[in-house]
Amino acid sequence: MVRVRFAPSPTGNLHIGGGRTALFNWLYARAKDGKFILRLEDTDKLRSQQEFVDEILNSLKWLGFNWDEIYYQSQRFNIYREQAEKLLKSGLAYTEKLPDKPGEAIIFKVPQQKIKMQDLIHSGIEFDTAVIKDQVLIKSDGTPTYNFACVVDDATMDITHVIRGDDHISNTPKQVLLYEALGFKLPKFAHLPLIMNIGGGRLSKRTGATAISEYRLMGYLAPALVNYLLLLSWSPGENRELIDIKEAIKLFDLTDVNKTAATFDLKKLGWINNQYLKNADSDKLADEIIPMLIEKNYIHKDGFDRNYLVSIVKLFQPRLLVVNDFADWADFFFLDEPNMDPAAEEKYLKKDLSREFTLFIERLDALKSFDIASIEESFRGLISELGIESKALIHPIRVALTGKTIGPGLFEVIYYLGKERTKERLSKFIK
RNA sequence: GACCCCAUCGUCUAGCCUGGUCUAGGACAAGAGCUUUUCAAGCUCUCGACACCGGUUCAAAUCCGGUUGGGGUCACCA
Repeated sequence: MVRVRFAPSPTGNLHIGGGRTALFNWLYARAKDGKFILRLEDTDKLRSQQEFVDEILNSLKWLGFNWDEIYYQSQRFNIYREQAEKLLKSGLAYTEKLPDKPGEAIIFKVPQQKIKMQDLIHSGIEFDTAVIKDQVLIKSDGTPTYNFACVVDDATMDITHVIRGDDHISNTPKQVLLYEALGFKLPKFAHLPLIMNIGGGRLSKRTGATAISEYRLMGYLAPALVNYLLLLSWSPGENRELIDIKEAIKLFDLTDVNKTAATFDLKKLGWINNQYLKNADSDKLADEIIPMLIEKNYIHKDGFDRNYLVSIVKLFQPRLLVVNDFADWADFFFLDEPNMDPAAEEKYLKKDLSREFTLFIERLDALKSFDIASIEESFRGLISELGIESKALIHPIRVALTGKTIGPGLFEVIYYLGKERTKERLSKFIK
Protein backbone atom coordinates (compact mmCIF):
# COMPACT_ATOMS: atom_id res chain seq x y z
CA MET A 1 0.00 0.00 0.00
CA VAL A 2 1.16 3.49 -0.78
CA ARG A 3 2.16 5.45 2.30
CA VAL A 4 3.39 9.02 1.91
CA ARG A 5 4.16 11.70 4.41
CA PHE A 6 4.32 15.43 4.75
CA ALA A 7 6.89 16.42 7.33
CA PRO A 8 6.85 20.12 8.23
CA SER A 9 8.97 21.63 10.93
CA PRO A 10 6.91 23.77 13.32
CA THR A 11 9.46 26.56 13.31
CA GLY A 12 7.31 28.75 11.12
CA ASN A 13 4.03 28.98 9.25
CA LEU A 14 2.93 26.61 6.53
CA HIS A 15 4.13 28.45 3.45
CA ILE A 16 3.22 28.14 -0.19
CA GLY A 17 6.01 25.68 -0.93
CA GLY A 18 5.05 23.49 2.00
CA GLY A 19 1.43 23.64 0.98
CA ARG A 20 2.32 22.47 -2.49
CA THR A 21 4.44 19.59 -1.14
CA ALA A 22 1.54 18.63 1.13
CA LEU A 23 -0.82 18.80 -1.84
CA PHE A 24 1.22 16.45 -4.01
CA ASN A 25 1.66 13.98 -1.16
CA TRP A 26 -1.99 14.07 -0.24
CA LEU A 27 -3.04 13.85 -3.88
CA TYR A 28 -0.81 10.87 -4.52
CA ALA A 29 -2.12 9.09 -1.44
CA ARG A 30 -5.71 9.67 -2.52
CA ALA A 31 -4.98 8.79 -6.13
CA LYS A 32 -3.42 5.48 -5.12
CA ASP A 33 -5.84 4.80 -2.31
CA GLY A 34 -2.96 4.98 0.15
CA LYS A 35 -2.28 6.74 3.44
CA PHE A 36 -1.25 10.33 3.99
CA ILE A 37 0.85 10.70 7.11
CA LEU A 38 1.64 13.94 8.87
CA ARG A 39 4.87 14.16 10.81
CA LEU A 40 5.86 17.20 12.82
CA GLU A 41 9.63 17.50 12.79
CA ASP A 42 9.98 19.27 16.09
CA THR A 43 13.41 18.10 17.15
CA ASP A 44 14.71 21.63 17.51
CA LYS A 45 13.29 22.40 20.94
CA LEU A 46 14.19 26.06 20.83
CA ARG A 47 12.69 26.94 17.50
CA SER A 48 9.69 24.61 17.49
CA GLN A 49 6.55 26.19 18.86
CA GLN A 50 3.05 25.00 19.58
CA GLU A 51 1.54 28.02 17.83
CA PHE A 52 3.24 26.93 14.62
CA VAL A 53 1.95 23.39 15.04
CA ASP A 54 -1.56 24.83 15.33
CA GLU A 55 -1.03 27.14 12.40
CA ILE A 56 0.23 24.33 10.16
CA LEU A 57 -2.58 21.98 11.13
CA ASN A 58 -5.19 24.66 10.57
CA SER A 59 -3.81 25.57 7.16
CA LEU A 60 -3.72 21.93 6.13
CA LYS A 61 -7.32 21.48 7.23
CA TRP A 62 -8.37 24.62 5.43
CA LEU A 63 -6.77 23.35 2.22
CA GLY A 64 -8.66 20.12 2.70
CA PHE A 65 -5.70 17.79 3.20
CA ASN A 66 -6.90 15.42 5.85
CA TRP A 67 -4.26 13.11 7.29
CA ASP A 68 -4.59 9.48 8.28
CA GLU A 69 -1.88 9.38 10.93
CA ILE A 70 0.09 12.03 12.81
CA TYR A 71 3.43 11.79 14.61
CA TYR A 72 5.74 14.10 16.51
CA GLN A 73 9.47 13.48 16.32
CA SER A 74 9.94 14.89 19.80
CA GLN A 75 8.12 11.82 21.11
CA ARG A 76 10.38 9.40 19.30
CA PHE A 77 13.84 10.27 20.60
CA ASN A 78 14.32 6.80 22.10
CA ILE A 79 13.75 5.22 18.69
CA TYR A 80 16.45 7.34 17.08
CA ARG A 81 18.91 6.58 19.86
CA GLU A 82 18.21 2.88 19.61
CA GLN A 83 18.93 2.91 15.88
CA ALA A 84 22.07 5.01 16.34
CA GLU A 85 23.38 2.58 18.91
CA LYS A 86 22.78 -0.24 16.46
CA LEU A 87 25.16 1.49 14.06
CA LEU A 88 27.60 2.07 16.87
CA LYS A 89 27.62 -1.64 17.70
CA SER A 90 28.10 -2.66 14.12
CA GLY A 91 31.02 -0.25 13.84
CA LEU A 92 29.38 1.93 11.20
CA ALA A 93 29.30 4.90 13.51
CA TYR A 94 31.55 6.36 16.17
CA THR A 95 31.22 8.79 19.05
CA GLU A 96 32.89 12.10 19.47
CA LYS A 97 33.12 14.46 22.40
CA LEU A 98 33.78 18.08 21.63
CA PRO A 99 35.17 20.24 24.45
CA ASP A 100 32.47 22.90 24.03
CA LYS A 101 29.57 20.42 23.90
CA PRO A 102 27.59 18.87 26.74
CA GLY A 103 27.79 15.18 25.80
CA GLU A 104 28.91 12.72 23.19
CA ALA A 105 27.64 12.86 19.63
CA ILE A 106 27.12 9.75 17.51
CA ILE A 107 28.57 10.15 14.05
CA PHE A 108 28.05 8.06 10.94
CA LYS A 109 31.16 6.99 9.10
CA VAL A 110 30.27 7.78 5.50
CA PRO A 111 31.45 4.99 3.20
CA GLN A 112 32.99 6.00 -0.10
CA GLN A 113 30.98 4.82 -3.05
CA LYS A 114 29.07 5.99 -6.06
CA ILE A 115 25.33 6.17 -5.67
CA LYS A 116 22.76 6.18 -8.41
CA MET A 117 19.33 7.07 -7.14
CA GLN A 118 16.05 6.54 -8.86
CA ASP A 119 13.58 9.38 -8.82
CA LEU A 120 10.05 9.32 -10.13
CA ILE A 121 10.24 12.88 -11.40
CA HIS A 122 13.89 13.22 -12.35
CA SER A 123 15.87 10.70 -14.28
CA GLY A 124 18.65 8.95 -12.40
CA ILE A 125 20.63 11.18 -10.11
CA GLU A 126 24.25 10.26 -9.46
CA PHE A 127 26.43 11.09 -6.50
CA ASP A 128 29.92 10.28 -5.37
CA THR A 129 29.84 10.07 -1.56
CA ALA A 130 33.49 11.08 -1.42
CA VAL A 131 32.24 14.66 -1.27
CA ILE A 132 30.10 13.95 1.79
CA LYS A 133 31.66 14.23 5.19
CA ASP A 134 30.80 12.03 8.13
CA GLN A 135 27.29 12.76 9.33
CA VAL A 136 26.22 13.50 12.87
CA LEU A 137 23.35 11.19 13.82
CA ILE A 138 22.70 12.14 17.41
CA LYS A 139 23.88 15.53 18.56
CA SER A 140 25.70 15.94 21.83
CA ASP A 141 22.51 17.25 23.43
CA GLY A 142 20.87 13.91 22.67
CA THR A 143 18.58 15.11 19.86
CA PRO A 144 18.73 13.48 16.43
CA THR A 145 19.77 15.34 13.30
CA TYR A 146 17.30 15.90 10.49
CA ASN A 147 18.69 13.35 8.04
CA PHE A 148 18.87 10.62 10.62
CA ALA A 149 15.45 11.13 12.16
CA CYS A 150 14.00 11.40 8.69
CA VAL A 151 15.41 8.06 7.58
CA VAL A 152 14.50 6.24 10.78
CA ASP A 153 10.97 7.61 10.62
CA ASP A 154 10.40 7.04 6.93
CA ALA A 155 11.58 3.47 7.33
CA THR A 156 9.75 2.65 10.54
CA MET A 157 6.60 4.35 9.36
CA ASP A 158 6.72 2.23 6.20
CA ILE A 159 6.79 5.22 3.91
CA THR A 160 6.76 3.93 0.33
CA HIS A 161 7.19 7.24 -1.49
CA VAL A 162 9.20 10.19 -0.24
CA ILE A 163 7.75 13.20 -2.04
CA ARG A 164 9.50 16.42 -1.12
CA GLY A 165 11.09 19.57 -2.52
CA ASP A 166 14.03 19.65 -4.88
CA ASP A 167 16.11 21.24 -2.17
CA HIS A 168 16.34 17.81 -0.56
CA ILE A 169 18.06 16.18 -3.52
CA SER A 170 21.47 16.63 -1.97
CA ASN A 171 20.24 15.12 1.29
CA THR A 172 19.13 12.00 -0.50
CA PRO A 173 22.51 10.29 -0.98
CA LYS A 174 23.25 10.77 2.71
CA GLN A 175 19.92 9.20 3.50
CA VAL A 176 20.38 6.35 1.05
CA LEU A 177 23.62 5.47 2.82
CA LEU A 178 21.78 5.43 6.13
CA TYR A 179 19.05 3.17 4.78
CA GLU A 180 21.71 0.74 3.66
CA ALA A 181 23.62 0.87 6.92
CA LEU A 182 20.47 0.29 8.95
CA GLY A 183 19.29 -2.47 6.67
CA PHE A 184 16.08 -0.68 5.72
CA LYS A 185 14.29 -1.02 2.43
CA LEU A 186 14.66 2.07 0.23
CA PRO A 187 11.49 4.05 -0.53
CA LYS A 188 10.87 5.59 -3.92
CA PHE A 189 11.87 9.22 -4.16
CA ALA A 190 10.12 12.04 -5.97
CA HIS A 191 11.65 15.50 -5.83
CA LEU A 192 9.29 18.33 -6.63
CA PRO A 193 10.61 21.45 -8.36
CA LEU A 194 10.80 24.53 -6.19
CA ILE A 195 8.48 27.49 -6.39
CA MET A 196 10.32 30.68 -7.17
CA ASN A 197 9.96 34.40 -6.69
CA ILE A 198 9.25 36.59 -9.69
CA GLY A 199 12.80 37.90 -9.69
CA GLY A 200 14.24 34.40 -9.31
CA GLY A 201 15.38 32.58 -6.23
CA ARG A 202 13.35 30.62 -3.76
CA LEU A 203 9.95 31.97 -2.84
CA SER A 204 10.37 34.37 0.03
CA LYS A 205 8.61 37.18 1.81
CA ARG A 206 10.57 39.62 -0.25
CA THR A 207 8.02 39.67 -3.05
CA GLY A 208 4.82 38.93 -1.22
CA ALA A 209 2.92 36.76 1.17
CA THR A 210 4.34 33.30 1.72
CA ALA A 211 2.07 31.76 4.35
CA ILE A 212 -0.99 29.80 3.30
CA SER A 213 -2.88 31.49 6.14
CA GLU A 214 -2.09 34.90 4.70
CA TYR A 215 -3.82 33.95 1.46
CA ARG A 216 -6.79 32.78 3.43
CA LEU A 217 -6.90 36.11 5.20
CA MET A 218 -6.61 38.02 1.95
CA GLY A 219 -9.75 36.34 0.69
CA TYR A 220 -8.52 33.56 -1.54
CA LEU A 221 -10.67 30.45 -1.65
CA ALA A 222 -9.03 27.19 -0.62
CA PRO A 223 -10.08 25.26 -3.74
CA ALA A 224 -8.78 28.09 -5.92
CA LEU A 225 -5.42 28.15 -4.19
CA VAL A 226 -5.18 24.37 -4.45
CA ASN A 227 -6.07 24.56 -8.14
CA TYR A 228 -3.35 27.12 -8.71
CA LEU A 229 -0.75 25.17 -6.76
CA LEU A 230 -1.65 22.12 -8.78
CA LEU A 231 -0.91 23.95 -12.01
CA LEU A 232 2.56 24.79 -10.79
CA SER A 233 4.49 21.88 -12.31
CA TRP A 234 1.57 19.67 -13.21
CA SER A 235 -1.06 19.90 -15.91
CA PRO A 236 -4.29 17.96 -16.38
CA GLY A 237 -3.75 18.17 -20.12
CA GLU A 238 -6.30 19.08 -22.79
CA ASN A 239 -5.54 22.76 -22.25
CA ARG A 240 -7.39 22.73 -18.99
CA GLU A 241 -6.67 25.28 -16.30
CA LEU A 242 -9.58 24.81 -13.96
CA ILE A 243 -9.83 21.45 -12.30
CA ASP A 244 -11.41 20.47 -9.06
CA ILE A 245 -9.57 18.26 -6.64
CA LYS A 246 -11.76 15.23 -7.13
CA GLU A 247 -10.98 15.14 -10.80
CA ALA A 248 -7.32 15.82 -10.14
CA ILE A 249 -7.22 12.73 -7.94
CA LYS A 250 -8.33 10.67 -10.92
CA LEU A 251 -5.81 12.18 -13.33
CA PHE A 252 -2.77 12.71 -11.13
CA ASP A 253 0.40 10.72 -11.26
CA LEU A 254 3.83 11.58 -9.93
CA THR A 255 5.57 10.71 -13.17
CA ASP A 256 3.67 13.53 -14.89
CA VAL A 257 5.13 16.19 -12.62
CA ASN A 258 7.50 18.66 -14.29
CA LYS A 259 11.14 19.05 -13.43
CA THR A 260 11.32 22.79 -13.88
CA ALA A 261 11.02 25.30 -11.10
CA ALA A 262 7.90 27.44 -11.39
CA THR A 263 7.44 31.11 -10.63
CA PHE A 264 4.59 32.04 -8.33
CA ASP A 265 2.31 34.37 -10.27
CA LEU A 266 -0.19 36.26 -8.13
CA LYS A 267 -2.06 37.50 -11.19
CA LYS A 268 -2.91 34.02 -12.34
CA LEU A 269 -3.89 33.01 -8.81
CA GLY A 270 -6.20 36.03 -8.87
CA TRP A 271 -7.75 34.95 -12.13
CA ILE A 272 -8.34 31.42 -10.85
CA ASN A 273 -9.77 32.77 -7.62
CA ASN A 274 -12.15 34.95 -9.63
CA GLN A 275 -13.24 31.92 -11.62
CA TYR A 276 -14.07 30.07 -8.41
CA LEU A 277 -15.75 33.11 -6.89
CA LYS A 278 -17.87 33.52 -9.98
CA ASN A 279 -19.14 29.98 -9.78
CA ALA A 280 -19.41 29.87 -6.01
CA ASP A 281 -22.75 29.35 -4.32
CA SER A 282 -23.87 32.87 -3.38
CA ASP A 283 -25.36 31.68 -0.15
CA LYS A 284 -22.12 30.08 1.00
CA LEU A 285 -20.12 33.06 -0.18
CA ALA A 286 -22.38 35.28 1.90
CA ASP A 287 -21.45 33.18 4.92
CA GLU A 288 -17.82 34.12 4.41
CA ILE A 289 -18.65 37.75 3.79
CA ILE A 290 -21.02 38.34 6.70
CA PRO A 291 -18.33 38.29 9.42
CA MET A 292 -16.30 40.84 7.45
CA LEU A 293 -19.29 43.15 7.20
CA ILE A 294 -20.05 42.78 10.89
CA GLU A 295 -16.47 43.60 11.71
CA LYS A 296 -16.65 46.74 9.60
CA ASN A 297 -19.91 47.63 11.28
CA TYR A 298 -21.69 47.55 7.93
CA ILE A 299 -24.33 45.21 9.28
CA HIS A 300 -25.41 44.23 12.73
CA LYS A 301 -24.92 40.68 13.93
CA ASP A 302 -28.60 39.91 14.29
CA GLY A 303 -30.29 42.68 12.44
CA PHE A 304 -29.73 42.23 8.72
CA ASP A 305 -31.75 40.92 5.82
CA ARG A 306 -29.97 37.83 4.62
CA ASN A 307 -31.82 37.50 1.32
CA TYR A 308 -31.02 41.10 0.51
CA LEU A 309 -27.37 40.53 1.30
CA VAL A 310 -27.20 37.42 -0.87
CA SER A 311 -28.67 39.42 -3.77
CA ILE A 312 -25.96 42.02 -3.43
CA VAL A 313 -23.31 39.31 -3.22
CA LYS A 314 -24.64 37.94 -6.51
CA LEU A 315 -24.31 41.38 -8.05
CA PHE A 316 -20.60 41.58 -7.29
CA GLN A 317 -19.66 37.93 -7.59
CA PRO A 318 -18.47 37.96 -11.22
CA ARG A 319 -16.07 40.80 -10.47
CA LEU A 320 -14.49 39.80 -7.19
CA LEU A 321 -10.83 38.89 -7.28
CA VAL A 322 -10.75 38.02 -3.59
CA VAL A 323 -13.60 37.69 -1.12
CA ASN A 324 -12.37 40.74 0.75
CA ASP A 325 -13.02 42.97 -2.25
CA PHE A 326 -16.72 42.81 -1.51
CA ALA A 327 -16.54 44.94 1.61
CA ASP A 328 -14.66 47.64 -0.29
CA TRP A 329 -16.64 47.56 -3.50
CA ALA A 330 -20.10 47.23 -2.03
CA ASP A 331 -19.57 49.58 0.91
CA PHE A 332 -22.10 52.08 -0.43
CA PHE A 333 -24.91 49.64 0.22
CA PHE A 334 -24.15 49.71 3.92
CA LEU A 335 -22.95 53.22 4.61
CA ASP A 336 -25.31 56.12 5.25
CA GLU A 337 -23.41 58.09 2.71
CA PRO A 338 -21.21 56.70 -0.04
CA ASN A 339 -17.49 56.96 0.39
CA MET A 340 -16.88 59.53 -2.29
CA ASP A 341 -13.84 59.13 -4.51
CA PRO A 342 -12.65 62.74 -5.00
CA ALA A 343 -11.34 62.08 -8.50
CA ALA A 344 -14.67 60.55 -9.53
CA GLU A 345 -16.59 63.47 -8.11
CA GLU A 346 -14.33 65.92 -9.89
CA LYS A 347 -14.79 64.13 -13.18
CA TYR A 348 -18.52 63.46 -13.19
CA LEU A 349 -20.26 65.73 -10.70
CA LYS A 350 -18.52 69.03 -11.21
CA LYS A 351 -21.07 70.01 -13.81
CA ASP A 352 -24.45 71.08 -12.46
CA LEU A 353 -26.91 68.27 -13.15
CA SER A 354 -29.72 69.57 -10.92
CA ARG A 355 -32.26 69.53 -13.72
CA GLU A 356 -31.40 66.02 -14.93
CA PHE A 357 -31.35 64.56 -11.42
CA THR A 358 -34.64 66.24 -10.53
CA LEU A 359 -36.31 64.89 -13.63
CA PHE A 360 -34.98 61.40 -12.97
CA ILE A 361 -36.29 61.46 -9.40
CA GLU A 362 -39.69 62.52 -10.71
CA ARG A 363 -39.70 59.60 -13.09
CA LEU A 364 -38.71 57.16 -10.36
CA ASP A 365 -41.54 58.51 -8.20
CA ALA A 366 -43.98 58.03 -11.02
CA LEU A 367 -43.04 54.36 -11.41
CA LYS A 368 -45.87 51.92 -10.79
CA SER A 369 -43.42 49.16 -10.01
CA PHE A 370 -39.89 49.77 -8.76
CA ASP A 371 -38.09 46.96 -10.53
CA ILE A 372 -34.90 46.80 -12.57
CA ALA A 373 -36.61 46.81 -15.97
CA SER A 374 -38.89 49.72 -15.10
CA ILE A 375 -36.00 51.72 -13.69
CA GLU A 376 -34.06 51.27 -16.89
CA GLU A 377 -37.11 52.12 -18.98
CA SER A 378 -37.69 55.36 -17.11
CA PHE A 379 -34.04 56.25 -17.49
CA ARG A 380 -34.05 55.58 -21.22
CA GLY A 381 -37.18 57.69 -21.54
CA LEU A 382 -35.49 60.55 -19.79
CA ILE A 383 -32.36 60.61 -21.91
CA SER A 384 -34.32 60.44 -25.13
CA GLU A 385 -36.46 63.32 -23.90
CA LEU A 386 -33.35 65.31 -23.01
CA GLY A 387 -31.67 64.28 -26.23
CA ILE A 388 -28.44 63.26 -24.53
CA GLU A 389 -26.26 60.19 -24.55
CA SER A 390 -27.01 57.67 -21.84
CA LYS A 391 -23.46 57.64 -20.59
CA ALA A 392 -23.60 61.40 -20.02
CA LEU A 393 -26.00 60.70 -17.18
CA ILE A 394 -25.19 57.12 -16.18
CA HIS A 395 -21.72 57.91 -14.91
CA PRO A 396 -22.69 60.92 -12.82
CA ILE A 397 -25.57 59.00 -11.28
CA ARG A 398 -23.33 56.04 -10.47
CA VAL A 399 -20.80 58.29 -8.78
CA ALA A 400 -23.51 60.11 -6.83
CA LEU A 401 -24.97 56.82 -5.62
CA THR A 402 -21.84 54.76 -5.03
CA GLY A 403 -18.97 57.21 -4.81
CA LYS A 404 -17.14 55.16 -7.44
CA THR A 405 -16.76 55.06 -11.20
CA ILE A 406 -16.84 51.30 -11.29
CA GLY A 407 -19.35 48.76 -10.10
CA PRO A 408 -22.22 46.58 -11.25
CA GLY A 409 -24.86 47.72 -13.73
CA LEU A 410 -26.44 51.00 -12.67
CA PHE A 411 -30.06 49.86 -12.75
CA GLU A 412 -29.35 46.91 -10.47
CA VAL A 413 -27.54 49.27 -8.13
CA ILE A 414 -30.56 51.61 -8.04
CA TYR A 415 -32.94 48.73 -7.49
CA TYR A 416 -31.02 47.26 -4.56
CA LEU A 417 -30.22 50.65 -3.09
CA GLY A 418 -33.94 51.36 -3.06
CA LYS A 419 -35.96 54.34 -4.16
CA GLU A 420 -35.56 56.40 -1.01
CA ARG A 421 -31.81 56.11 -0.72
CA THR A 422 -31.42 56.75 -4.44
CA LYS A 423 -33.46 59.94 -4.19
CA GLU A 424 -31.65 61.07 -1.10
CA ARG A 425 -28.20 60.60 -2.64
CA LEU A 426 -29.15 62.29 -5.89
CA SER A 427 -30.71 65.21 -4.03
CA LYS A 428 -27.37 66.03 -2.47
CA PHE A 429 -26.26 67.16 -5.93
CA ILE A 430 -29.32 69.24 -6.73
CA LYS A 431 -28.71 72.91 -6.13
C1' G B 1 34.20 27.47 -4.84
C1' A B 2 32.75 22.03 -4.94
C1' C B 3 28.76 18.87 -5.90
C1' C B 4 23.82 18.22 -7.76
C1' C B 5 19.39 19.61 -10.51
C1' C B 6 17.00 22.26 -14.45
C1' A B 7 16.34 24.78 -19.49
C1' U B 8 9.43 25.80 -24.90
C1' C B 9 6.15 32.86 -25.35
C1' G B 10 7.26 38.05 -19.73
C1' U B 11 4.71 33.91 -16.44
C1' C B 12 2.27 28.79 -15.92
C1' U B 13 2.27 25.02 -19.37
C1' A B 14 0.91 21.17 -23.93
C1' G B 15 4.19 18.63 -27.14
C1' C B 16 9.62 15.48 -25.59
C1' C B 17 9.71 9.01 -23.22
C1' U B 18 7.60 6.11 -28.45
C1' G B 19 11.92 11.89 -33.92
C1' G B 20 8.02 13.48 -39.20
C1' U B 21 0.79 15.24 -37.89
C1' C B 22 4.74 21.74 -34.67
C1' U B 23 5.25 27.60 -40.31
C1' A B 24 5.00 24.82 -31.80
C1' G B 25 -1.25 24.60 -29.04
C1' G B 26 -3.72 26.66 -24.49
C1' A B 27 -4.00 29.89 -20.09
C1' C B 28 -2.37 34.34 -17.21
C1' A B 29 -0.33 39.07 -18.10
C1' A B 30 0.15 43.05 -21.76
C1' G B 31 -1.88 45.85 -26.06
C1' A B 32 -6.23 46.94 -29.44
C1' G B 33 -11.36 46.69 -30.20
C1' C B 34 -16.61 45.34 -29.17
C1' U B 35 -20.46 45.41 -25.39
C1' U B 36 -27.35 51.76 -27.37
C1' U B 37 -23.75 51.81 -18.92
C1' U B 38 -18.46 51.97 -15.96
C1' C B 39 -14.74 47.75 -15.42
C1' A B 40 -12.23 45.02 -12.04
C1' A B 41 -16.99 40.95 -15.68
C1' G B 42 -17.95 38.96 -20.95
C1' C B 43 -16.58 38.49 -26.23
C1' U B 44 -13.04 39.22 -30.48
C1' C B 45 -8.24 40.13 -32.17
C1' U B 46 -2.84 41.23 -31.66
C1' C B 47 2.02 40.74 -29.55
C1' G B 48 5.04 36.71 -27.98
C1' A B 49 9.05 30.89 -27.13
C1' C B 50 11.76 25.56 -28.68
C1' A B 51 18.89 29.36 -24.64
C1' C B 52 23.38 28.53 -27.79
C1' C B 53 26.86 25.36 -30.51
C1' G B 54 27.90 20.73 -32.45
C1' G B 55 26.56 15.52 -33.39
C1' U B 56 23.13 11.34 -34.87
C1' U B 57 19.27 11.07 -38.78
C1' C B 58 16.26 11.44 -45.08
C1' A B 59 14.01 14.31 -40.87
C1' A B 60 15.22 17.07 -34.05
C1' A B 61 11.45 21.27 -29.68
C1' U B 62 11.79 15.94 -29.36
C1' C B 63 17.83 11.57 -29.08
C1' C B 64 23.40 12.47 -27.66
C1' G B 65 27.58 15.79 -26.21
C1' G B 66 29.36 20.46 -24.86
C1' U B 67 28.71 25.73 -23.70
C1' U B 68 25.95 29.36 -21.39
C1' G B 69 22.28 30.67 -18.04
C1' G B 70 19.19 29.79 -13.76
C1' G B 71 18.34 27.18 -9.24
C1' G B 72 19.58 24.07 -5.06
C1' U B 73 22.90 21.87 -1.36
C1' C B 74 27.29 21.85 1.16
C1' A B 75 25.65 22.90 9.94
C1' C B 76 25.97 18.90 16.41
C1' C B 77 19.02 23.95 11.40
C1' A B 78 15.16 21.35 9.39
